[in-house]
Order: sequence, then C-alpha cells, then structure tokens
Amino acid sequence: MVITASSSTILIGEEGVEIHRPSEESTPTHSHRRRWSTPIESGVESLDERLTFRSLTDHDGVEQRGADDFYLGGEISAWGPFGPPLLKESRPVAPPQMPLPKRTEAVVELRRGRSVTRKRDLPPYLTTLDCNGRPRFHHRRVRSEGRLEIASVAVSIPEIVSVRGREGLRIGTEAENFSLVLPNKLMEEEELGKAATPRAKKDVAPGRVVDTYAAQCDACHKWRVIGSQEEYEDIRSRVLEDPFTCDKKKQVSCEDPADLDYDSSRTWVIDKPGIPKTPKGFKRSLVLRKDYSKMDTYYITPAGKKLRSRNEVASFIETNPEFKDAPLGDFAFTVPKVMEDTCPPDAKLASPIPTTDDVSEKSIKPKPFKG
DNA sequence: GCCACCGGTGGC
DNA sequence: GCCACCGGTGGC
Repeated sequence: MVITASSSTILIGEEGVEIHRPSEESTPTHSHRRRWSTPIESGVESLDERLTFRSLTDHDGVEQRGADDFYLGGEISAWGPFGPPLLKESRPVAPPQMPLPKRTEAVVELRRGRSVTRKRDLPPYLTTLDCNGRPRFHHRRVRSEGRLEIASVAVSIPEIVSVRGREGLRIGTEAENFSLVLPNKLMEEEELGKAATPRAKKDVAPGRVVDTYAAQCDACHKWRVIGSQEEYEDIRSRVLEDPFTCDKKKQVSCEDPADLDYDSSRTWVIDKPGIPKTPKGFKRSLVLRKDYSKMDTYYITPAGKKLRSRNEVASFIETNPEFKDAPLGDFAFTVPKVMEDTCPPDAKLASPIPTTDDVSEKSIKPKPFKG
C-alpha cells in the first residue's frame, strides 16, 4: 500500500518505449514491487516513432511538470478535475515554466525540420483513469510538425484499496466480478487545496483508508472504477442477484481497457458481497492496520462519533431515537480480506512469505527480536 | 482526557 | 481457524 510515491516517473521516449524510473526515496512500501501499467495500453505500435512527450500547463498555469515527472498511479490531474484541454487547440497550451528535461528537449529538436507525412488516421484516443475515474493523461489528437502529442499528467500515488465481491473466488473466474476504489483523505485534501492543513487528531492516517472502489465485470472480468462509496455499496449490496458488468458504467463497455489491474501496485482488499448499504447519515469507514494484517470497520455517526461494534450501534440508536429508523441489521462490521499478494513486501504481516522478487532484490537480514 | 490503533479472546 | 468485538494504551 502506497501513500505517495511522488517521485516515480514514467517517460514515454522516442520510440514509444516506456522508461521506468522507480524512486529511491519513495514513501513506504511498494517501490520495488510496483508494476506500472503502461499508459499506452494498446496503441503503442501505432504511435511508433512519432510519439513525443510534451510538457503542458494546466489551465491556470498552476501545476506544471516536465515530461520526466509523468507517472501513473492515480491522483489528481495537473489540469484539475476535468483533465487537460483536448482537441480544441491547434497547438499545446502555454509553454512550460519549468525547463523541459534535457532528454525531451533533444527529442523535440530532433523532430524539428523533419517532414513527415502520413495519411493514416490518428491513433485512437489514449488515456488511463485515476482512482476517481478521471483520465490520468491524454493523448492529444494534435499533429504538430509531424508529431502526435501526449499530454502528460503528473500524479502522486495515493494508497488504493480495492474491494470486490464474491468471497472466496479468484480473480479471473466467472463469479469473481467486483472490486471498488475511493479517493483517500490525502487526495481529497489536495483536491480541495488544503494539503497543508494539518491532519486533525481524530482523522485516520491517510493511506490506510479505502482510496478506490472498483467492480469487476461479470462478463469480461475487467476492473471498473466506481466513482463513489455510495455507488459501490449499492453495487455490493446487490451483486449476488445483480452482477456488475461494464455497461453499468456510463459510456463504458467490455471493449474498453480496464480501469485497473489487480496487481501489487496497490493493496487490494476484497469485500464480501451483500453487505447492506450504509444507513443514511452514517458513513462506513474501513481502516487498514499498519501491519496490513487486517482492516477495522467503523460506522461514523452524523456527529462524527465512531461506532466499533453492533452493540455500540444499538446503544447509540437507543440513546438517539432520531436514528431509530436505521435498521440494526444494516450495520455490518464484516471486514474485507486483505490480499496479501498485493501488500508491500516490507509489510509486517503475521506470517510473511517472501516472494522470489524479494529474495532477488534485497538481501535477507535476520529479524531483530522484539522487546 | 481523548481517541486512534492494536492485541487478545470468546464464540462459532 | 476465523472473526466480531472490545479492553487497553500510547501519543497527542
């Protein structure tokens, strides 16, 4: 589970080759096991050597990053919630204030003066989604001096916890068809421009709350990001009788690339199907323990009080009769299963099973005894 | 003093 | 063995 891995980058080079630059100093955890998904999932060949990176500004010139800052993982677009401008402009928007990285400059220079003509249609629109379901980068359908341009989006990597239904079934099987993701505290704060606000004592540590909700399509098994916890809970509560499919998302079909892949770039937790929707006025909160051993479920009352068990809920309702309409049965403290194979290698699980990667990538040191 | 977090356990 | 539940406590 990663909170932020702000310095990891992916750069699309001259030949459309993906260059990974894993951070040395990234915050906890997945760094060496993170498997980045390529931002160009199917169109890389068709983009071929005309693919060039450009660094672009957002509309307000607020956030600017060089091409080297481009990386995936799902936070907010440098263009704000609606992504970069597309198709409307004949040339990239304002030049970047930050100097382009040397490598990119060289690429741009190389292209200049080369006359390239090609009648072929522009490649299909490329994008991947952040955990809000918004595009993380865009392929601009702009040809400039023979180049097609990719608008890069710098994002940080919030912790993403996914939840799916159908307990006990494995990814890729017919019935294992649903997982979910939500924006985490950190992201919400940044979106609201309050990142500098110190976290209130009561707040759960960012990065250990559910960040992204996703559901797996019953037909094609691709994972679809679900935009809100409420929507997720709605799907989850009915998934047994009404399986989730891609077409339940607006303007999405099984033909579209998956929003998310099940891999260790995020910590996944698997929810049980059929858990009732959270009663109105309450919020259901899942918190991952630091050692990744399990999650804890809380219901948060409208006044912000945390309820830790059904008994606490019962006594709360008893002393607050205005909530007597909330059925006790709709409070479920069932916790999702933490998928160990998606936990960071250094997570202190009760019985860690080192993977081959772990062994090959770092030497094994004897564990110091505690206390 | 409060509360986020964790550990332990009883019941299934 | 799992998990719902809750007591304890360390840090703020």
